[in-house]
Amino acid sequence: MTDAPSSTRLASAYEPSLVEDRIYAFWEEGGFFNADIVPGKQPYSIVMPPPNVTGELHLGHGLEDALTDTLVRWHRMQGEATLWLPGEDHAGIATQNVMERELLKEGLTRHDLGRKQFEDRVWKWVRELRPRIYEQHRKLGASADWRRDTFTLDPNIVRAVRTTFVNLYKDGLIYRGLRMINWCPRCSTALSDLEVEYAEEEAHLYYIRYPVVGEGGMALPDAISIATVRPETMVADTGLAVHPEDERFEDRIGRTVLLPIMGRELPVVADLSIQPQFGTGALKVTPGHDPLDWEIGQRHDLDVVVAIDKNGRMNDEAGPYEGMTVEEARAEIVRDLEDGGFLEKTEPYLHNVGRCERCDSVIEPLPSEQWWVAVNKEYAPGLSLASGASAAIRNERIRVVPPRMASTFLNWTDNLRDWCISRQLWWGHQIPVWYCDCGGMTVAIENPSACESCGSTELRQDEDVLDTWFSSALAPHADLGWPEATEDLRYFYPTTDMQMGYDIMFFWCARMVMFGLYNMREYGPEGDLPFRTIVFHGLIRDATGTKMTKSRGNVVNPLVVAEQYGADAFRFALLTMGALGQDMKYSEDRMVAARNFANKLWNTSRFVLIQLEGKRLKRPQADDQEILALEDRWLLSRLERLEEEVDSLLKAFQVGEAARRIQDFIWGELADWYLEMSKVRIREGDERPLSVLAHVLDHGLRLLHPIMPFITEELWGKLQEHLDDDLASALIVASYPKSSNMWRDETAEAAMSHVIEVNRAIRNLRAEKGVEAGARPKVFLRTDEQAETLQETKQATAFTSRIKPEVTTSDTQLPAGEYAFARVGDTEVALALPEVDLSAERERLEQELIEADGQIARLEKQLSNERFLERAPATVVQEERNRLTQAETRAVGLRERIRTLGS
RNA sequence: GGGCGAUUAGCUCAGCUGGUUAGAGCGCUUCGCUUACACCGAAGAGGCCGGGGGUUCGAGUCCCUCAUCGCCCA
Repeated sequence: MTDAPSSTRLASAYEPSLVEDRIYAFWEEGGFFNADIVPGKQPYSIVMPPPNVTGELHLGHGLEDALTDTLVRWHRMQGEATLWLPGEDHAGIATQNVMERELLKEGLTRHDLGRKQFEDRVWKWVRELRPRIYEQHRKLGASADWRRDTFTLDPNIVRAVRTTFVNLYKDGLIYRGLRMINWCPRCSTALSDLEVEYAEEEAHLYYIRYPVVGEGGMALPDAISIATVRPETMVADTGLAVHPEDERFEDRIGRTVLLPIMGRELPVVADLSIQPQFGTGALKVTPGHDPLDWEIGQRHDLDVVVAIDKNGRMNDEAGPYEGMTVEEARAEIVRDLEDGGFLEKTEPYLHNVGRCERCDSVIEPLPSEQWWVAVNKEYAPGLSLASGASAAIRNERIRVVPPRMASTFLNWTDNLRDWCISRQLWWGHQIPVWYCDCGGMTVAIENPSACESCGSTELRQDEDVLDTWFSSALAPHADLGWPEATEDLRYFYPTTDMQMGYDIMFFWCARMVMFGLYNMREYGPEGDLPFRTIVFHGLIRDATGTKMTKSRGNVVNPLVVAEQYGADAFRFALLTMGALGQDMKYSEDRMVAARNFANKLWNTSRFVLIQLEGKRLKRPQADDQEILALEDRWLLSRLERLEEEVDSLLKAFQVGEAARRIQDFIWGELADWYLEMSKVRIREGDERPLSVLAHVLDHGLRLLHPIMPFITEELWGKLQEHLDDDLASALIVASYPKSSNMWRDETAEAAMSHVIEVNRAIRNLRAEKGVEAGARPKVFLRTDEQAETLQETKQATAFTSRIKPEVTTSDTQLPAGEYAFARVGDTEVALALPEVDLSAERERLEQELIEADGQIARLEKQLSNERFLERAPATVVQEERNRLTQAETRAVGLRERIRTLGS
């Protein structure tokens, strides 16, 4: 104790900006984030969902960092070899779009630059942006292993992507084929089904007559009517379909109809997919412009005519409408149909329109030659990519949190269709396929020097790139070194947890499961999983519940908030804002509350540190139980209970609930009760509470550290020197508290809860009877069962409730006088009311009356001001009127009370 | 059309496998600068836990049903 270091005094309010950068640097210099392989140690690993490298972090990333960092720090403190692997995503379409917009400012298109130069420019930009992303994570306290930061276009990822592509191709799980795709005319690329968002829009249903062709090609007087929302596509019609059992059309099947305007003859076919009750029961078949029609066309061998080009304009197949936009052609065609007498009627109609997720353009379904992943094709007996993913979830080899999300996952993987993976972009993983004039195709991991079929060196690489999610899907194993069998891969894979917003469950999670199981299958049966637990969090919406988007301008910048309230408060607020998996509305009030909690923790610690100044104490020991006071035993028992709760909550990923419990303990039990009650004892030189405070604060900081890392590390650094114990060099690597059940004490908990209730009753009486704040009235606590307890805590009660307590038996007579009574269990509380000093009381009342009269005068003056009455909102005027009424009532009451006091 | 979620205090939300008097933050009312903290302390007001039915000794919690809002899939 003699050589104990002295502590420096803390500021009276927590100032995050003076702490955070310094503490983060301290962690990094200490190498605490570095995940190293320690044989025999339990590994814990988690891969960061890579944010778009050209974007900025939003609140969702903030929540992810808070959630993941909490898990990571918790595991690290439990002594596990902990790896948080960060990264950034090249985000094909998004990045290319932003880059093209930048170029446009210079009056350039990517075609002006050419592919190579365009890519160079994006790379240059990416190199500038990556550090900004790290910086953002750092500000939030992310304890990721930055040495391993991975960009989805890094050479090792390129190799992983190509290896996956080639293997899938060789297994027949990747093929090139002409199929119906979703084409975005603005982005000029194919999109997967997931990248198209459908919404109902107001449109029209056009009823068009197609004349039936008779024998010898002569038009008969009758016709078949069809209904369509896209009349402009009629120029590409190649058939007309009805249901085979629809009696209305029985005699038309097998004949032909005449396509209005174009004059082409179309066969009438019978197809089971036609719904007789929809529209007229007959469907014009346009295989070139509708996915369902495409399928009908395939079944009946109909021609495919494509009349809309990739820029969304009518081409030469559209005859007179060539060159028009789709909208122009629609108007023109409708007019021509009307003129020709083919338009029967038009009805308003709600129609599902697909739009590009990125740019909101209307998607054009087009037949196109693209690369596909055959998700339902078996690569081992009974095993396809989709079925494998389903099975992993269904058998609970992968745990889903919250569990209900599993059914959403399964609903998707159970009904999955082939995945279109080629994109007509320049930014991304270019498809590792080379074509030769001989017609041969070379699919290879390394750039080939010659054609596999003819040996020619004149090769052209496929110009398309892969869907960004194709590479993200490899993250857990590729980031760890696959396809090499690295030490990291063997040690840290399968990764332990994975965390993401449920909105990318299909985009990312499902595909990681599919590719992980496929690529890592030789590491099976348990080593193939990308992760053992997937945690889905909810989305943060704005205060009105609307999704935050750049275009709406309601995006909240996490760094601005974290700077304003502190990173710890930011994290705490996000984690406690709602329950896991549930969407939440952002509210700044939460940030304020969390900042206040940080300050409370700061000041609680400050008090403890001041008391410990110049001291170095041992923790309470097991055999101290006998000598510890009731409050001590209570607090230690409560702490252990908390440790047990937090442990089970964190195991269940209930981080928010854990955070709330820790806050309740620190504020409600440690600060509000124990600390106040300890003051009297400390003043009298009792060292027991100091040892308890030091120990409980130490554990409290440890418990809270994963959630609020900066402030806890800072405070722990100060506390360290006062604890005579074998401590870690930093809180970040100190052991996480585990309840040993050594201090559990039901008796102490029950007794203290009685003491607290008694104190509350006393204060309640004080307030109700209007006892002056400075007064110290006598209080009799008449009890039989709780006498010992109340006697022991008498001094504390005297101090915290500002009374003179006396503990007596229940049959003790009270001295003469006025009392206010309350009952708490076995205890009767009798608070002696002070004799009212009449002249003092009258003085007080008269003072109040002066105030009331002053208020009345002021309000009357304001309410007689006509400009005020005219210009102020009606509600404000009404409020002032109400205030006046209240003040008048109060004044009347006061006069009455003064009168009854007499003079 | 199928699936999921939400509905709890004025507002924003907790409430695990059903168990005394349903909690928090903010807001509101009334006190209080009691040397850790006014980013605070004390006391208080405020809730047929969306409606109806059921299971149970006991339901905010489980089952059925209806309503409203939202999301996902087709």
